[in-house]
Amino acid sequence: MSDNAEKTLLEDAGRRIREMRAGQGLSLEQLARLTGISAPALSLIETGKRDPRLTTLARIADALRVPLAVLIADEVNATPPSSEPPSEGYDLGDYQ
Amino acid sequence: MSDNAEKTLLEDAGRRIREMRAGQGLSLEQLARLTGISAPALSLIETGKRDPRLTTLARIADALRVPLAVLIADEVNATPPSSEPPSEGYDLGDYQ
DNA sequence: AGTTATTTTATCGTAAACGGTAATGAGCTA
DNA sequence: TAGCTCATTACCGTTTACGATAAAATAACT
Repeated sequence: MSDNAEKTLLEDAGRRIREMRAGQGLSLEQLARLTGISAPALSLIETGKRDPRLTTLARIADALRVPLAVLIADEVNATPPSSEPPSEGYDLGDYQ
Repeated sequence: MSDNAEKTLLEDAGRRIREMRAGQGLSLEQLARLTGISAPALSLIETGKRDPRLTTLARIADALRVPLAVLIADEVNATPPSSEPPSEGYDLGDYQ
């Protein structure tokens, strides 16, 4: 994964968060209270300047009432499966 | 978002990563070389003991050649009610 | 113009995510 | 038994996410 791909990944995720928040008429301060994430931190995430943790993204998705996958949706076919989806037929359930 | 919800979120994501990796016959060491993430770090992520950053998850998804959204467990990726066998494509529902 | 709301940026602690390495454990085969 | 592979855990250093706060910039509205 290239450095630029990671940059646009963060920028895209941030843009989606901002669109969702603005679409619901929320300010950064309001979303901060809903998520427990400070407004400055949210600003950095929305502008793609911070690499958030998974649970941080989940708290944002939760507050915005959208599925987490929506915030990180890369093109759902980023890697075109040649003939079979690579997620087919994994059944190693008890790895504990 | 409750503390336990975050715990199961990390555990579910880790379980999916492990399923994908095992389904492709990769060892932690091999995935470590593919992702640039150390094997101990991958082990912690797969066992739900570490809260990975977004770009870390993206590098794993990239190496496993699956969309990033697949690694995230929420209602969108949950098994659809019926009408279609699961694990046939990466359905994102109404959200593109 | 001015005034408020909102966002961005900066700085300072703390906590945690990383890589690297080494040690440990678990399973498996000869 | 030993030897091997893989995964887990425990350190240590570095980097970075995060909260808190303040300040600066921007936006919006009068």
